[in-house]
Amino acid sequence: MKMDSPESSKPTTTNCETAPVQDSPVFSFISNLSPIQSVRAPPVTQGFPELNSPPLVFTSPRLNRQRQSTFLKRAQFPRVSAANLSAQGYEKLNIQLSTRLDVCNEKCSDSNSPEVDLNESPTGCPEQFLTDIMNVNSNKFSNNSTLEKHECQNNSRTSEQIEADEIHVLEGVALIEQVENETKQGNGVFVDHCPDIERGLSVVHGSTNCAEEDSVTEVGDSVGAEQADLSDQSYHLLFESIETGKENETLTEPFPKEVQNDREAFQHRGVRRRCLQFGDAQHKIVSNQSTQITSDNEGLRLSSLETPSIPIKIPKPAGIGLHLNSIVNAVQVRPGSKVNVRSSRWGNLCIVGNKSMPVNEPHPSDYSNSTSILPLEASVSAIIDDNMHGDHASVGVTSAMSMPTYSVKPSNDSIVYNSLEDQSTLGNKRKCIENVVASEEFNKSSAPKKRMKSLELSDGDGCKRCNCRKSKCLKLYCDCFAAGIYCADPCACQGCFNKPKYEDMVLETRQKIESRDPLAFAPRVVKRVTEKPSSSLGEDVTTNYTPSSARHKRGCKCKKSMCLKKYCECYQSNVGCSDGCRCEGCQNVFGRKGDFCPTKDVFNEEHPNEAANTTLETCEMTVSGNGINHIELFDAHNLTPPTPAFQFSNHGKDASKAWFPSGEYSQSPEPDLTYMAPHMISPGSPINSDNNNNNDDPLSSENTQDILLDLTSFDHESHTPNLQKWADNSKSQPFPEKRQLYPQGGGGSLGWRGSPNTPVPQLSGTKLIRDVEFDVLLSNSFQDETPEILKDESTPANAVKVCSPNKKRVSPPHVSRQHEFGSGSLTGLRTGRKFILKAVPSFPPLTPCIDSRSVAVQQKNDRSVKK
DNA sequence: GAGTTTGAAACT
DNA sequence: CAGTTTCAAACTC
Repeated sequence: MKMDSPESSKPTTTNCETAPVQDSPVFSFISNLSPIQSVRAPPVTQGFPELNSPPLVFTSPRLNRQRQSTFLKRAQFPRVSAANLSAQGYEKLNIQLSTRLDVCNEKCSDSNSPEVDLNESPTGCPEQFLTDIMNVNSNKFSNNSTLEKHECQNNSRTSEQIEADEIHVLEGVALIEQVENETKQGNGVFVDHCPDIERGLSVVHGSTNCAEEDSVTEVGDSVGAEQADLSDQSYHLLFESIETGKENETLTEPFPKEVQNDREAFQHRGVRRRCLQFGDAQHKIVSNQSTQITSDNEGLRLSSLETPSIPIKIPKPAGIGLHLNSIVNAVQVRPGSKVNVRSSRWGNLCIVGNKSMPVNEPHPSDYSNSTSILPLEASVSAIIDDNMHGDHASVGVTSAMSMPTYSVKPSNDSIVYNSLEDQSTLGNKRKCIENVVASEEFNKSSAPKKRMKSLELSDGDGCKRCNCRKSKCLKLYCDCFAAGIYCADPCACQGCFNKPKYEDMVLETRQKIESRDPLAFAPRVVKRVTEKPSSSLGEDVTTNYTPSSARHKRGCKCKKSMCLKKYCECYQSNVGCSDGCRCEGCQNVFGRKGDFCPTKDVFNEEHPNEAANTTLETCEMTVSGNGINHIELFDAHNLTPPTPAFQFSNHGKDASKAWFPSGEYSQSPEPDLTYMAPHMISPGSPINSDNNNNNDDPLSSENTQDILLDLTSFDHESHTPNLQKWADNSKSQPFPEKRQLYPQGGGGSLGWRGSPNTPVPQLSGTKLIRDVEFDVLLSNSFQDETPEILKDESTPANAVKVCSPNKKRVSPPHVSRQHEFGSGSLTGLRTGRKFILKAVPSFPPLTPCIDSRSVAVQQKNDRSVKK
């Protein structure tokens, strides 16, 4: 759809077909009278407002996605010239909308009634509702249409809300007008600060919205179908062309103009996105241009705002994904600015249909500044409080799964965006995606230079890029691909398809691989900690609080390297070999095969059920082998009474897999949570490193950032999760300051939240992490103390039944020996177990690819099965 | 930098 | 599941 000018897009009701109905006072009245809307779960509301009800979880990912898309959309006004419509103004308005959407969604989430959604969305589907908004944004670059849509949203709301919204709308209009005026005066922020965007804006392109439109159509809206189709066609043409050996440079020629525009749009889209999200600020900081968009009546400001203030480095949250492929960037923001940080994840949780997710298509220059990530899920919107005092700015972070709030320490670092983190699973190998400083010089690196840089990265800070030649970076051979990230500038790969512009293909390939091996993209190194049980238990289990207990999930098969070289993945990950390894002549210095079995008795292959709970154990999952990111389940012996930990019994199927928290290997659901954690904890995910961080920076890739999640040793008396810094002797270090980025429960769903009566444990320097799922699970557990599911002993059969919506296996933990840990723990564990079994399967897809309906169906089936 | 070695990934 | 091939990183010179 072409949008020559805002004027060309007259306000219509195309995207708001049901508007007339909802516009009717009767409808609004009825909506307001909806008794369901007021229905709340008191316990949840009181104790865990952030936990709230499942709807929050249900909506969160998509909401965020949509919101993210909204933000992205802002940057996608290809037809909007600076002279006609200020992107700023529109963006501003979008921010308002998105913000209000958030509010709206929260309200929706507050209600356990699906009817509310009906009220909110003309189609009864929240996604649809949001999609509509998106369509409006994408298809109608007209203020009026947006306003109209905005008003549409308000139809079912209270008069106060409507009134407030109207005010905001008016403000938005005023803002736009103002910005327009400013723009006419040559103050266009985008143009001034983001040359790429400027270019993008100059491109007359009608299908720029393809990606988003895809997602839109995915949820049933056909408004953007045309664009999506066009884009897809263009994309395929492009891809085919490239696949046939044509380089990008030669692509333009053979393609029709429209396709070329698409192609260009693909690039610019990403460029603009990035500019909006990261690059924008970066450009500004780099360019030192300080154009400020006046925000008359709002606290919200555009990300492009340049407020003379101390830059704040905000770690980007890790992406969300079972495979832990996430990227964390530190973004420098300023008070009063709103930073939309996106992280990505893909694969395990979401592959199908994720193409719709806008992707930060890396601009060549962007690659050096931040790592592209694969289709993503997590979006972080950080709002720096203008009024923040001291050294901390309150940053609200929202991700697909959470909206944590954490504090950020302003930094004077000149680095705008640093690296991201790849939470890949191979230690050094697939660990850090990229730690690149915003160096423009880097952008100019030539191929050899790239190669060099790649090597340097891999050698220097643990981050590396691939050098694939034949795999097109679409196989696990490719470290980037395996890590769930797009190849970037530092890569020296040839014929690479692991780029945002080939998102569809990437996803498709990834899906294919996952179909073969669901854990293909899962962390490969799992850490396990065997903790000394409490004295009360009377067990004298040798404390095995050692990170060395980490093991490669699959084990190696080395024959000649004796596991003493990096050929060995175990060795490379700095973990010892386990019985699961099939290596020959193992001499792994981190632990030889056969030597490792700190809890062998616990995970007795022959008696897995009995052994599982023999000792207080915790499982750690090393997201990235070299300490890039660790998600660990651990026991906080210092904080709470020992609690039975999860059992990672595999029922004796595979010793090597027994301790692996993966759903595939474990009968415990935690694995799933564990996998999820990285995504959930994105905001906190440490990681980030840039050249300035070096090794001194606790967050650098060289330093392990252990995010500790004690899902097992939840303090059930205080309803507080046990957290403890994992004393990794090899990476022992206090929780880095940046760890404070983890939500402290200030409304952030990422933060662990204890019961209303119990504050979240505040460990010095320790941030509590919680993922929404867990929140919900806990919520469920707290609400229902009699989990029937517990009555079902953990049996393989049960385990099989239980699976996450994303098809990840979620297995119930064994509770056979819970009694050994005391009734209190037992209760808690049961609760936890219950919630796991009950809630996890019920979870809506954490990814946009899974239709909530299917989940509902699955729930239904699960229920029927239980019966 | 080129060539070799190695073992994971992919394929059959 | 095992054997073979492909692949890219690790390694050596």
